[in-house]
Amino acid sequence: MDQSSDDAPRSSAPWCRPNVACQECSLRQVRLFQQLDDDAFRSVNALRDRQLSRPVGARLIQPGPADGFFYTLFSGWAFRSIRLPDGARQILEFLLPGDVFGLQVAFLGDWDYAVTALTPVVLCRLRAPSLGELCTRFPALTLALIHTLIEDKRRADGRLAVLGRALGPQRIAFLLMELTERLEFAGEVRDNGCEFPLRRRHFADATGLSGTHVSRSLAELRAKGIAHIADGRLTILDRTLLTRFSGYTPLARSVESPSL
Amino acid sequence: MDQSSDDAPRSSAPWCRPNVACQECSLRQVRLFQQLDDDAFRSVNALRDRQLSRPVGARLIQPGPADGFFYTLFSGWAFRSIRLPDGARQILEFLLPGDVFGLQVAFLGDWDYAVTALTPVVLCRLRAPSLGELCTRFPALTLALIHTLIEDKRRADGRLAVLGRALGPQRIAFLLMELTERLEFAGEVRDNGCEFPLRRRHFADATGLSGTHVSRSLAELRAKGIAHIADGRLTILDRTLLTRFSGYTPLARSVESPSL
DNA sequence: CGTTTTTTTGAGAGCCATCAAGCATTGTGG
DNA sequence: CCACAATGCTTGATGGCTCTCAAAAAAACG
Repeated sequence: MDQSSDDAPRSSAPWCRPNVACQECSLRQVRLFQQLDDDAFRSVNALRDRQLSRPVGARLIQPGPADGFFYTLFSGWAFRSIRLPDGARQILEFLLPGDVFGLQVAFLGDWDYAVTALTPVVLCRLRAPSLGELCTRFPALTLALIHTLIEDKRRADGRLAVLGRALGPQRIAFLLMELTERLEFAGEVRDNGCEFPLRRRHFADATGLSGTHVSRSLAELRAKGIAHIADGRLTILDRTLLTRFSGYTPLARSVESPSL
Repeated sequence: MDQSSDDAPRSSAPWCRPNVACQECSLRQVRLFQQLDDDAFRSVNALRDRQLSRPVGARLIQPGPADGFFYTLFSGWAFRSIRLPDGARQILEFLLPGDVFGLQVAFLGDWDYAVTALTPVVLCRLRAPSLGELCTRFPALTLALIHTLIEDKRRADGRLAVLGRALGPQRIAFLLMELTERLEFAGEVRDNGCEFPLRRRHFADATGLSGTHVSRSLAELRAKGIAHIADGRLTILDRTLLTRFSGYTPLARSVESPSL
Protein backbone atom coordinates (compact mmCIF):
# COMPACT_ATOMS: atom_id res chain seq x y z
CA MET A 1 0.00 0.00 0.00
CA ASP A 2 1.18 3.48 0.70
CA GLN A 3 2.97 5.69 3.13
CA SER A 4 1.36 8.08 5.59
CA SER A 5 -2.05 8.39 7.25
CA ASP A 6 -3.17 5.15 8.78
CA ASP A 7 -6.33 3.41 9.70
CA ALA A 8 -8.65 5.42 11.89
CA PRO A 9 -10.38 8.32 10.16
CA ARG A 10 -9.65 11.73 11.63
CA SER A 11 -13.05 13.18 11.01
CA SER A 12 -16.12 12.03 12.81
CA ALA A 13 -18.46 12.62 9.88
CA PRO A 14 -21.15 9.95 9.88
CA TRP A 15 -19.87 8.14 6.80
CA CYS A 16 -16.48 8.08 8.35
CA ARG A 17 -17.35 5.99 11.36
CA PRO A 18 -14.72 3.28 11.50
CA ASN A 19 -15.52 -0.38 11.07
CA VAL A 20 -19.21 -0.13 10.48
CA ALA A 21 -20.62 -3.62 10.13
CA CYS A 22 -21.57 -4.51 6.56
CA GLN A 23 -25.15 -5.11 7.67
CA GLU A 24 -25.40 -1.50 8.80
CA CYS A 25 -23.39 0.06 6.00
CA SER A 26 -25.08 2.93 4.24
CA LEU A 27 -23.87 1.50 0.95
CA ARG A 28 -26.08 -1.48 1.47
CA GLN A 29 -28.88 0.30 -0.31
CA VAL A 30 -26.97 0.77 -3.54
CA ARG A 31 -25.44 -1.19 -6.34
CA LEU A 32 -24.75 -4.83 -6.14
CA PHE A 33 -25.54 -5.22 -2.48
CA GLN A 34 -29.15 -4.38 -2.79
CA GLN A 35 -30.53 -7.86 -3.28
CA LEU A 36 -28.75 -9.62 -0.47
CA ASP A 37 -30.41 -10.76 2.72
CA ASP A 38 -29.19 -10.35 6.28
CA ASP A 39 -27.62 -13.75 6.37
CA ALA A 40 -25.49 -13.05 3.33
CA PHE A 41 -24.51 -9.70 4.79
CA ARG A 42 -23.32 -11.24 8.01
CA SER A 43 -21.12 -13.50 5.93
CA VAL A 44 -19.75 -10.68 3.87
CA ASN A 45 -18.96 -9.01 7.14
CA ALA A 46 -17.01 -12.08 8.13
CA LEU A 47 -14.91 -11.57 5.02
CA ARG A 48 -14.17 -8.04 6.07
CA ASP A 49 -10.75 -7.42 7.40
CA ARG A 50 -10.85 -3.76 8.37
CA GLN A 51 -11.44 -0.29 7.09
CA LEU A 52 -8.58 1.89 5.94
CA SER A 53 -8.41 5.64 5.61
CA ARG A 54 -6.10 7.27 3.08
CA PRO A 55 -5.32 10.86 2.06
CA VAL A 56 -5.59 12.55 -1.32
CA GLY A 57 -3.10 11.24 -3.83
CA ALA A 58 -2.32 8.07 -1.89
CA ARG A 59 -1.47 5.13 -4.07
CA LEU A 60 -3.88 2.57 -2.70
CA ILE A 61 -2.70 -0.25 -4.90
CA GLN A 62 0.36 -0.71 -7.02
CA PRO A 63 0.83 -3.33 -9.73
CA GLY A 64 2.47 -6.49 -8.50
CA PRO A 65 1.79 -9.66 -6.55
CA ALA A 66 -1.51 -9.67 -4.71
CA ASP A 67 -1.74 -9.76 -0.96
CA GLY A 68 -4.95 -11.78 -0.82
CA PHE A 69 -7.33 -8.87 -0.28
CA PHE A 70 -9.84 -7.09 -2.43
CA TYR A 71 -11.54 -3.80 -1.63
CA THR A 72 -14.64 -1.71 -1.75
CA LEU A 73 -14.52 2.05 -1.81
CA PHE A 74 -16.53 3.20 1.17
CA SER A 75 -16.23 6.93 0.61
CA GLY A 76 -14.36 9.30 -1.68
CA TRP A 77 -13.16 9.03 -5.25
CA ALA A 78 -10.27 7.03 -6.71
CA PHE A 79 -9.15 5.79 -10.10
CA ARG A 80 -7.72 2.64 -11.67
CA SER A 81 -4.81 3.20 -14.03
CA ILE A 82 -2.00 1.46 -15.82
CA ARG A 83 1.27 2.72 -17.15
CA LEU A 84 2.36 2.12 -20.73
CA PRO A 85 5.92 1.20 -21.70
CA ASP A 86 6.62 4.81 -22.71
CA GLY A 87 5.63 6.00 -19.24
CA ALA A 88 2.25 7.44 -20.19
CA ARG A 89 -0.55 6.82 -17.72
CA GLN A 90 -3.96 5.62 -18.82
CA ILE A 91 -6.84 6.00 -16.41
CA LEU A 92 -9.10 3.02 -16.99
CA GLU A 93 -11.96 3.95 -14.72
CA PHE A 94 -12.95 6.24 -11.91
CA LEU A 95 -14.08 4.56 -8.71
CA LEU A 96 -16.98 6.00 -6.71
CA PRO A 97 -18.36 5.04 -3.29
CA GLY A 98 -19.68 1.50 -3.37
CA ASP A 99 -17.41 0.35 -6.20
CA VAL A 100 -15.52 -2.89 -5.80
CA PHE A 101 -11.99 -3.36 -7.04
CA GLY A 102 -9.46 -6.15 -6.96
CA LEU A 103 -11.76 -9.12 -7.48
CA GLN A 104 -9.25 -10.46 -9.95
CA VAL A 105 -6.76 -11.25 -7.21
CA ALA A 106 -8.80 -14.32 -6.36
CA PHE A 107 -8.41 -15.57 -9.93
CA LEU A 108 -5.32 -14.10 -11.50
CA GLY A 109 -3.26 -13.57 -8.36
CA ASP A 110 -1.92 -10.19 -9.42
CA TRP A 111 -2.70 -6.51 -9.36
CA ASP A 112 -2.33 -5.53 -12.97
CA TYR A 113 -3.28 -1.92 -12.40
CA ALA A 114 -2.72 0.86 -9.89
CA VAL A 115 -5.39 2.52 -7.76
CA THR A 116 -4.93 6.10 -6.58
CA ALA A 117 -7.06 8.27 -4.29
CA LEU A 118 -8.52 11.42 -5.84
CA THR A 119 -9.95 12.60 -2.53
CA PRO A 120 -9.46 11.36 1.01
CA VAL A 121 -10.93 7.87 0.93
CA VAL A 122 -12.10 5.14 3.26
CA LEU A 123 -11.71 1.58 2.02
CA CYS A 124 -13.10 -1.71 3.21
CA ARG A 125 -10.56 -4.49 2.92
CA LEU A 126 -11.90 -8.01 2.39
CA ARG A 127 -10.27 -11.43 2.35
CA ALA A 128 -10.23 -12.80 -1.18
CA PRO A 129 -9.50 -16.51 -0.57
CA SER A 130 -12.80 -17.17 1.15
CA LEU A 131 -14.76 -15.50 -1.61
CA GLY A 132 -15.20 -18.73 -3.52
CA GLU A 133 -16.61 -20.53 -0.54
CA LEU A 134 -18.91 -17.64 0.21
CA CYS A 135 -20.22 -17.62 -3.33
CA THR A 136 -20.98 -21.29 -2.96
CA ARG A 137 -23.02 -20.63 0.14
CA PHE A 138 -24.75 -17.51 -1.17
CA PRO A 139 -25.63 -17.76 -4.84
CA ALA A 140 -27.31 -14.37 -4.66
CA LEU A 141 -23.96 -12.81 -3.85
CA THR A 142 -22.39 -14.52 -6.82
CA LEU A 143 -25.10 -13.34 -9.16
CA ALA A 144 -24.70 -9.83 -7.80
CA LEU A 145 -20.99 -10.02 -8.56
CA ILE A 146 -21.64 -11.20 -12.09
CA HIS A 147 -24.18 -8.45 -12.54
CA THR A 148 -21.62 -5.88 -11.46
CA LEU A 149 -18.98 -7.29 -13.78
CA ILE A 150 -21.41 -7.21 -16.68
CA GLU A 151 -22.35 -3.60 -16.04
CA ASP A 152 -18.68 -2.73 -15.87
CA LYS A 153 -18.20 -4.44 -19.17
CA ARG A 154 -20.95 -2.43 -20.81
CA ARG A 155 -19.39 0.77 -19.56
CA ALA A 156 -15.98 -0.35 -20.75
CA ASP A 157 -17.48 -0.93 -24.20
CA GLY A 158 -18.74 2.64 -24.28
CA ARG A 159 -15.38 4.03 -23.25
CA LEU A 160 -13.58 2.02 -25.87
CA ALA A 161 -15.88 3.33 -28.59
CA VAL A 162 -15.34 6.90 -27.49
CA LEU A 163 -11.56 6.62 -27.43
CA GLY A 164 -11.64 4.96 -30.82
CA ARG A 165 -13.94 7.38 -32.57
CA ALA A 166 -14.69 10.66 -30.83
CA LEU A 167 -12.92 14.00 -30.96
CA GLY A 168 -11.62 15.81 -27.90
CA PRO A 169 -14.68 17.74 -26.76
CA GLN A 170 -16.93 14.70 -27.21
CA ARG A 171 -14.56 12.53 -25.19
CA ILE A 172 -14.72 14.99 -22.34
CA ALA A 173 -18.49 15.26 -22.62
CA PHE A 174 -18.82 11.48 -22.56
CA LEU A 175 -16.74 11.25 -19.42
CA LEU A 176 -18.82 13.93 -17.71
CA MET A 177 -21.97 12.13 -18.76
CA GLU A 178 -20.88 8.77 -17.41
CA LEU A 179 -19.72 10.18 -14.11
CA THR A 180 -22.86 12.25 -13.70
CA GLU A 181 -25.03 9.21 -14.26
CA ARG A 182 -23.11 7.12 -11.77
CA LEU A 183 -23.14 9.93 -9.23
CA GLU A 184 -26.88 10.25 -9.70
CA PHE A 185 -27.38 6.60 -8.84
CA ALA A 186 -25.33 7.30 -5.75
CA GLY A 187 -27.55 10.29 -4.94
CA GLU A 188 -24.68 12.76 -5.05
CA VAL A 189 -26.08 15.11 -7.70
CA ARG A 190 -27.94 18.20 -6.55
CA ASP A 191 -28.91 21.31 -8.53
CA ASN A 192 -27.57 19.79 -11.75
CA GLY A 193 -24.14 19.60 -10.24
CA CYS A 194 -21.84 17.79 -7.85
CA GLU A 195 -18.47 17.83 -6.20
CA PHE A 196 -15.86 17.12 -8.81
CA PRO A 197 -12.26 16.49 -7.82
CA LEU A 198 -10.77 15.76 -11.27
CA ARG A 199 -7.86 17.94 -12.40
CA ARG A 200 -6.97 18.58 -16.05
CA ARG A 201 -4.41 15.82 -16.10
CA HIS A 202 -6.97 13.29 -14.88
CA PHE A 203 -9.19 14.20 -17.79
CA ALA A 204 -6.17 13.95 -20.03
CA ASP A 205 -5.10 10.52 -18.78
CA ALA A 206 -8.64 9.19 -18.96
CA THR A 207 -9.47 10.46 -22.44
CA GLY A 208 -6.12 10.09 -24.19
CA LEU A 209 -5.78 13.82 -24.75
CA SER A 210 -3.07 16.23 -23.65
CA GLY A 211 -3.70 18.53 -20.72
CA THR A 212 -3.57 21.44 -23.10
CA HIS A 213 -6.28 20.03 -25.26
CA VAL A 214 -8.45 19.12 -22.29
CA SER A 215 -8.37 22.77 -21.34
CA ARG A 216 -9.51 23.83 -24.79
CA SER A 217 -12.18 21.14 -24.94
CA LEU A 218 -13.62 22.13 -21.59
CA ALA A 219 -13.64 25.74 -22.73
CA GLU A 220 -15.65 24.64 -25.75
CA LEU A 221 -18.20 22.81 -23.60
CA ARG A 222 -18.54 25.92 -21.49
CA ALA A 223 -18.90 28.17 -24.55
CA LYS A 224 -21.55 25.84 -25.96
CA GLY A 225 -23.51 26.07 -22.73
CA ILE A 226 -23.17 22.35 -22.01
CA ALA A 227 -21.19 22.06 -18.81
CA HIS A 228 -18.96 24.08 -16.56
CA ILE A 229 -16.34 23.15 -13.99
CA ALA A 230 -15.10 25.60 -11.40
CA ASP A 231 -13.92 25.47 -7.81
CA GLY A 232 -14.00 21.69 -7.69
CA ARG A 233 -17.62 21.55 -8.73
CA LEU A 234 -19.26 20.38 -11.95
CA THR A 235 -22.41 22.05 -13.23
CA ILE A 236 -24.39 20.56 -16.06
CA LEU A 237 -25.79 23.56 -17.91
CA ASP A 238 -27.86 21.59 -20.42
CA ARG A 239 -28.38 17.90 -19.81
CA THR A 240 -30.11 17.27 -23.13
CA LEU A 241 -27.34 18.94 -25.07
CA LEU A 242 -24.73 17.03 -23.09
CA THR A 243 -26.40 13.71 -23.81
CA ARG A 244 -26.69 14.42 -27.51
CA PHE A 245 -23.25 15.92 -27.87
CA SER A 246 -21.49 13.10 -26.02
CA GLY A 247 -23.33 10.27 -27.77
CA TYR A 248 -23.70 8.60 -24.39
CA THR A 249 -26.31 5.88 -24.09
CA PRO A 250 -27.91 6.08 -20.66
CA LEU A 251 -27.92 2.83 -18.73
CA ALA A 252 -31.36 1.45 -17.94
CA ARG A 253 -30.97 -0.05 -14.53
CA SER A 254 -32.92 -3.20 -13.92
CA VAL A 255 -32.90 -3.49 -10.17
CA GLU A 256 -32.12 -0.07 -8.87
CA SER A 257 -34.08 2.60 -7.13
CA PRO A 258 -33.38 5.90 -8.92
CA SER A 259 -31.46 7.34 -6.01
CA LEU A 260 -31.13 7.24 -2.27
CA MET B 1 -30.84 -13.24 -36.14
CA ASP B 2 -30.13 -13.15 -39.83
CA GLN B 3 -31.34 -14.19 -43.21
CA SER B 4 -30.08 -17.14 -45.26
CA SER B 5 -28.28 -20.40 -44.47
CA ASP B 6 -29.99 -22.31 -41.72
CA ASP B 7 -29.15 -24.76 -39.04
CA ALA B 8 -27.41 -27.86 -40.33
CA PRO B 9 -23.83 -27.31 -41.41
CA ARG B 10 -23.07 -28.14 -45.03
CA SER B 11 -19.61 -29.45 -44.45
CA SER B 12 -18.92 -32.65 -42.57
CA ALA B 13 -15.64 -31.45 -41.09
CA PRO B 14 -15.27 -32.92 -37.60
CA TRP B 15 -15.76 -29.59 -35.82
CA CYS B 16 -18.87 -29.07 -37.84
CA ARG B 17 -20.78 -32.08 -36.60
CA PRO B 18 -24.20 -30.79 -35.62
CA ASN B 19 -25.50 -30.87 -32.08
CA VAL B 20 -22.53 -32.40 -30.39
CA ALA B 21 -23.34 -32.86 -26.72
CA CYS B 22 -21.53 -30.44 -24.44
CA GLN B 23 -19.90 -33.34 -22.63
CA GLU B 24 -18.23 -34.41 -25.87
CA CYS B 25 -17.47 -30.98 -27.24
CA SER B 26 -13.91 -30.44 -28.31
CA LEU B 27 -14.03 -27.03 -26.69
CA ARG B 28 -14.39 -28.68 -23.34
CA GLN B 29 -10.63 -28.74 -23.00
CA VAL B 30 -10.22 -25.01 -23.29
CA ARG B 31 -11.09 -21.80 -21.54
CA LEU B 32 -13.65 -21.59 -18.87
CA PHE B 33 -15.03 -25.06 -19.26
CA GLN B 34 -11.90 -26.82 -18.21
CA GLN B 35 -12.62 -27.13 -14.54
CA LEU B 36 -16.13 -28.49 -14.72
CA ASP B 37 -17.06 -32.08 -13.98
CA ASP B 38 -19.33 -34.39 -15.97
CA ASP B 39 -22.33 -33.59 -13.90
CA ALA B 40 -22.03 -29.88 -14.55
CA PHE B 41 -21.55 -30.55 -18.22
CA ARG B 42 -24.70 -32.57 -18.46
CA SER B 43 -26.53 -29.62 -16.97
CA VAL B 44 -24.95 -27.15 -19.34
CA ASN B 45 -26.08 -29.46 -22.08
CA ALA B 46 -29.61 -29.21 -20.73
CA LEU B 47 -29.33 -25.45 -21.18
CA ARG B 48 -28.37 -25.94 -24.77
CA ASP B 49 -31.03 -25.16 -27.27
CA ARG B 50 -29.35 -26.06 -30.53
CA GLN B 51 -26.47 -25.30 -32.81
CA LEU B 52 -26.73 -22.77 -35.61
CA SER B 53 -24.61 -22.43 -38.70
CA ARG B 54 -24.16 -19.04 -40.37
CA PRO B 55 -22.24 -17.78 -43.42
CA VAL B 56 -19.55 -15.10 -43.67
CA GLY B 57 -20.85 -11.64 -42.96
CA ALA B 58 -24.04 -12.82 -41.27
CA ARG B 59 -25.27 -10.52 -38.56
CA LEU B 60 -25.62 -12.99 -35.71
CA ILE B 61 -27.01 -10.48 -33.25
CA GLN B 62 -28.41 -7.02 -33.64
CA PRO B 63 -28.94 -4.50 -30.86
CA GLY B 64 -32.38 -4.62 -29.36
CA PRO B 65 -34.55 -6.60 -26.96
CA ALA B 66 -33.10 -9.95 -25.98
CA ASP B 67 -34.72 -13.20 -26.95
CA GLY B 68 -33.68 -15.09 -23.83
CA PHE B 69 -30.68 -16.86 -25.30
CA PHE B 70 -26.97 -16.46 -24.99
CA TYR B 71 -24.34 -18.08 -27.17
CA THR B 72 -20.97 -19.70 -27.44
CA LEU B 73 -18.95 -19.59 -30.62
CA PHE B 74 -18.28 -23.20 -31.55
CA SER B 75 -16.18 -22.59 -34.64
CA GLY B 76 -15.09 -19.65 -36.79
CA TRP B 77 -14.45 -15.97 -36.02
CA ALA B 78 -16.88 -13.18 -35.25
CA PHE B 79 -16.78 -9.73 -33.70
CA ARG B 80 -18.79 -7.62 -31.27
CA SER B 81 -19.42 -4.04 -32.37
CA ILE B 82 -21.51 -0.99 -31.68
CA ARG B 83 -22.47 1.92 -33.86
CA LEU B 84 -21.92 5.51 -32.76
CA PRO B 85 -24.45 8.29 -33.34
CA ASP B 86 -22.46 9.50 -36.36
CA GLY B 87 -22.71 6.06 -37.95
CA ALA B 88 -19.14 4.98 -37.32
CA ARG B 89 -18.68 1.37 -36.25
CA GLN B 90 -16.46 0.43 -33.33
CA ILE B 91 -15.38 -3.18 -33.04
CA LEU B 92 -15.19 -3.93 -29.33
CA GLU B 93 -13.74 -7.41 -29.46
CA PHE B 94 -13.07 -10.30 -31.76
CA LEU B 95 -14.69 -13.60 -30.81
CA LEU B 96 -12.80 -16.87 -31.28
CA PRO B 97 -13.93 -20.49 -30.88
CA GLY B 98 -14.96 -21.14 -27.30
CA ASP B 99 -15.86 -17.53 -26.54
CA VAL B 100 -19.14 -16.80 -24.83
CA PHE B 101 -21.29 -13.80 -25.70
CA GLY B 102 -24.63 -12.47 -24.57
CA LEU B 103 -24.40 -13.30 -20.87
CA GLN B 104 -25.76 -9.83 -20.17
CA VAL B 105 -29.20 -10.76 -21.48
CA ALA B 106 -29.84 -12.59 -18.25
CA PHE B 107 -29.17 -9.39 -16.30
CA LEU B 108 -29.76 -6.37 -18.48
CA GLY B 109 -32.36 -7.86 -20.84
CA ASP B 110 -30.94 -6.23 -23.95
CA TRP B 111 -28.41 -6.74 -26.67
CA ASP B 112 -26.45 -3.52 -26.56
CA TYR B 113 -24.07 -4.54 -29.31
CA ALA B 114 -24.08 -6.33 -32.65
CA VAL B 115 -22.28 -9.59 -33.44
CA THR B 116 -21.17 -10.35 -36.99
CA ALA B 117 -19.55 -13.43 -38.50
CA LEU B 118 -16.06 -12.94 -39.96
CA THR B 119 -15.94 -16.49 -41.31
CA PRO B 120 -18.59 -19.19 -41.58
CA VAL B 121 -19.48 -19.92 -37.97
CA VAL B 122 -21.26 -22.50 -35.86
CA LEU B 123 -22.93 -21.23 -32.70
CA CYS B 124 -24.34 -22.99 -29.67
CA ARG B 125 -27.49 -21.32 -28.44
CA LEU B 126 -28.26 -21.60 -24.73
CA ARG B 127 -31.25 -20.65 -22.64
CA ALA B 128 -30.41 -17.69 -20.43
CA PRO B 129 -33.22 -17.80 -17.85
CA SER B 130 -32.08 -21.08 -16.32
CA LEU B 131 -28.54 -19.82 -15.95
CA GLY B 132 -29.15 -18.48 -12.47
CA GLU B 133 -30.54 -21.73 -11.24
CA LEU B 134 -27.69 -23.63 -12.82
CA CYS B 135 -25.13 -21.42 -11.13
CA THR B 136 -26.80 -22.14 -7.84
CA ARG B 137 -26.44 -25.86 -8.38
CA PHE B 138 -22.93 -25.73 -9.77
CA PRO B 139 -20.75 -23.15 -8.05
CA ALA B 140 -17.81 -24.25 -10.16
CA LEU B 141 -19.64 -23.07 -13.24
CA THR B 142 -20.30 -19.71 -11.64
CA LEU B 143 -16.70 -19.27 -10.67
CA ALA B 144 -15.67 -20.18 -14.19
CA LEU B 145 -17.99 -17.48 -15.51
CA ILE B 146 -16.56 -14.91 -13.15
CA HIS B 147 -13.07 -15.94 -14.13
CA THR B 148 -13.93 -15.42 -17.79
CA LEU B 149 -15.46 -12.03 -17.13
CA ILE B 150 -12.40 -10.96 -15.19
CA GLU B 151 -10.06 -12.03 -17.97
CA ASP B 152 -12.22 -10.13 -20.43
CA LYS B 153 -11.97 -7.11 -18.24
CA ARG B 154 -8.21 -7.29 -18.16
CA ARG B 155 -8.10 -7.46 -21.92
CA ALA B 156 -10.55 -4.57 -22.19
CA ASP B 157 -8.23 -2.54 -19.97
CA GLY B 158 -5.36 -3.17 -22.34
CA ARG B 159 -7.39 -2.18 -25.37
CA LEU B 160 -8.52 1.02 -23.72
CA ALA B 161 -4.96 1.99 -22.93
CA VAL B 162 -3.87 1.37 -26.49
CA LEU B 163 -6.67 3.41 -28.03
CA GLY B 164 -5.96 6.18 -25.57
CA ARG B 165 -2.24 6.37 -25.99
CA ALA B 166 -0.72 4.47 -28.91
CA LEU B 167 -0.01 5.56 -32.47
CA GLY B 168 -1.33 3.71 -35.49
CA PRO B 169 1.36 1.07 -36.02
CA GLN B 170 1.42 0.24 -32.32
CA ARG B 171 -2.35 -0.14 -32.22
CA ILE B 172 -2.19 -2.63 -35.06
CA ALA B 173 0.70 -4.47 -33.44
CA PHE B 174 -1.20 -4.69 -30.18
CA LEU B 175 -4.22 -6.16 -31.89
CA LEU B 176 -2.07 -8.74 -33.66
CA MET B 177 -0.40 -9.60 -30.38
CA GLU B 178 -3.64 -10.10 -28.52
CA LEU B 179 -5.18 -12.22 -31.23
CA THR B 180 -2.05 -14.30 -31.61
CA GLU B 181 -1.96 -15.02 -27.91
CA ARG B 182 -5.60 -16.04 -27.83
CA LEU B 183 -5.20 -18.18 -30.92
CA GLU B 184 -2.22 -19.86 -29.33
CA PHE B 185 -4.28 -20.85 -26.32
CA ALA B 186 -6.75 -22.29 -28.81
CA GLY B 187 -3.94 -24.21 -30.51
CA GLU B 188 -4.47 -22.52 -33.86
CA VAL B 189 -0.98 -21.09 -34.32
CA ARG B 190 1.50 -23.09 -36.40
CA ASP B 191 4.81 -22.00 -37.91
CA ASN B 192 4.50 -18.57 -36.29
CA GLY B 193 1.32 -17.93 -38.20
CA CYS B 194 -2.36 -18.63 -38.49
CA GLU B 195 -5.44 -18.16 -40.60
CA PHE B 196 -6.45 -14.54 -40.43
CA PRO B 197 -9.76 -13.39 -41.87
CA LEU B 198 -9.58 -9.69 -40.90
CA ARG B 199 -9.88 -7.15 -43.72
CA ARG B 200 -8.47 -3.63 -43.55
CA ARG B 201 -11.75 -2.16 -42.46
CA HIS B 202 -11.94 -4.57 -39.52
CA PHE B 203 -8.56 -3.39 -38.36
CA ALA B 204 -9.77 0.16 -38.88
CA ASP B 205 -12.98 -0.29 -36.90
CA ALA B 206 -11.17 -2.07 -34.09
CA THR B 207 -8.29 0.38 -33.72
CA GLY B 208 -10.01 3.68 -34.45
CA LEU B 209 -7.91 4.32 -37.54
CA SER B 210 -8.94 4.87 -41.14
CA GLY B 211 -8.58 2.05 -43.65
CA THR B 212 -5.94 4.08 -45.39
CA HIS B 213 -3.85 4.42 -42.29
CA VAL B 214 -4.25 0.75 -41.41
CA SER B 215 -2.70 0.00 -44.75
CA ARG B 216 0.25 2.26 -44.06
CA SER B 217 0.66 0.91 -40.54
CA LEU B 218 0.68 -2.69 -41.71
CA ALA B 219 3.23 -1.75 -44.35
CA GLU B 220 5.40 -0.33 -41.59
CA LEU B 221 5.16 -3.51 -39.54
CA ARG B 222 6.16 -5.47 -42.62
CA ALA B 223 9.04 -3.13 -43.37
CA LYS B 224 10.26 -3.39 -39.77
CA GLY B 225 10.24 -7.19 -40.03
CA ILE B 226 7.62 -7.58 -37.31
CA ALA B 227 4.61 -9.18 -38.97
CA HIS B 228 3.17 -9.83 -42.39
CA ILE B 229 -0.35 -10.52 -43.62
CA ALA B 230 -1.04 -12.00 -47.01
CA ASP B 231 -3.59 -14.33 -48.55
CA GLY B 232 -5.69 -14.48 -45.42
CA ARG B 233 -2.77 -15.60 -43.31
CA LEU B 234 -0.84 -13.81 -40.58
CA THR B 235 2.87 -14.50 -40.11
CA ILE B 236 4.72 -13.22 -37.08
CA LEU B 237 8.21 -12.46 -38.34
CA ASP B 238 9.71 -11.49 -34.99
CA ARG B 239 7.73 -12.27 -31.86
CA THR B 240 10.09 -10.45 -29.53
CA LEU B 241 9.99 -7.31 -31.62
CA LEU B 242 6.21 -7.52 -31.87
CA THR B 243 5.87 -7.83 -28.10
CA ARG B 244 8.16 -4.91 -27.45
CA PHE B 245 6.77 -2.70 -30.18
CA SER B 246 3.15 -3.27 -29.20
CA GLY B 247 3.65 -2.84 -25.49
CA TYR B 248 1.42 -5.86 -24.94
CA THR B 249 1.58 -7.54 -21.55
CA PRO B 250 1.24 -11.29 -22.04
CA LEU B 251 -1.42 -12.90 -19.90
CA ALA B 252 -0.17 -15.47 -17.42
CA ARG B 253 -2.85 -18.10 -17.42
CA SER B 254 -3.50 -19.70 -14.08
CA VAL B 255 -5.42 -22.83 -14.99
CA GLU B 256 -4.76 -23.51 -18.61
CA SER B 257 -2.91 -26.13 -20.52
CA PRO B 258 -0.74 -24.39 -23.09
CA SER B 259 -2.68 -25.73 -26.06
CA LEU B 260 -4.90 -28.54 -27.25
C1' DC C 1 2.91 37.87 0.32
C1' DG C 2 6.14 34.83 -2.11
C1' DT C 3 6.18 30.11 -3.80
C1' DT C 4 4.23 26.42 -6.07
C1' DT C 5 0.92 24.33 -8.75
C1' DT C 6 -2.60 24.56 -12.08
C1' DT C 7 -4.87 26.58 -15.91
C1' DT C 8 -5.05 29.25 -19.94
C1' DT C 9 -3.44 30.81 -24.29
C1' DG C 10 -0.32 30.91 -28.37
C1' DA C 11 2.64 28.97 -32.20
C1' DG C 12 4.60 25.34 -34.88
C1' DA C 13 4.90 20.44 -35.98
C1' DG C 14 3.12 15.78 -36.56
C1' DC C 15 -0.16 12.13 -36.96
C1' DC C 16 -3.87 10.82 -39.24
C1' DA C 17 -8.51 11.60 -41.94
C1' DT C 18 -10.32 12.51 -46.21
C1' DC C 19 -10.33 12.56 -51.00
C1' DA C 20 -8.74 10.58 -55.10
C1' DA C 21 -6.48 7.73 -58.40
C1' DG C 22 -4.01 3.54 -59.76
C1' DC C 23 -3.25 -1.38 -59.01
C1' DA C 24 -4.25 -6.19 -57.69
C1' DT C 25 -7.52 -9.74 -56.96
C1' DT C 26 -11.73 -12.08 -57.50
C1' DG C 27 -15.85 -13.52 -59.64
C1' DT C 28 -19.03 -13.67 -63.57
C1' DG C 29 -20.71 -14.35 -67.99
C1' DG C 30 -19.82 -14.64 -72.78
C1' DC D 1 -10.10 -18.47 -71.93
C1' DC D 2 -10.96 -13.66 -71.86
C1' DA D 3 -13.62 -9.25 -71.04
C1' DC D 4 -15.65 -6.97 -67.57
C1' DA D 5 -17.34 -5.53 -63.20
C1' DA D 6 -16.77 -5.43 -58.31
C1' DT D 7 -14.16 -5.34 -54.46
C1' DG D 8 -10.27 -4.50 -51.79
C1' DC D 9 -5.47 -2.81 -51.31
C1' DT D 10 -1.91 0.63 -52.07
C1' DT D 11 -0.10 5.13 -52.68
C1' DG D 12 -0.21 10.30 -53.10
C1' DA D 13 -1.81 15.03 -51.72
C1' DT D 14 -4.17 18.12 -48.79
C1' DG D 15 -6.20 19.60 -44.59
C1' DG D 16 -7.66 19.25 -39.73
C1' DC D 17 -7.26 17.77 -35.03
C1' DT D 18 -4.22 17.43 -31.49
C1' DC D 19 0.59 17.19 -29.62
C1' DT D 20 4.63 19.54 -27.90
C1' DC D 21 6.91 23.42 -26.39
C1' DA D 22 6.59 27.75 -24.15
C1' DA D 23 5.10 31.55 -21.45
C1' DA D 24 1.72 34.20 -19.09
C1' DA D 25 -2.19 34.32 -16.01
C1' DA D 26 -4.65 32.47 -12.22
C1' DA D 27 -5.28 29.90 -8.22
C1' DA D 28 -3.74 27.36 -4.17
C1' DC D 29 -0.73 27.07 -0.36
C1' DG D 30 1.94 28.03 3.53
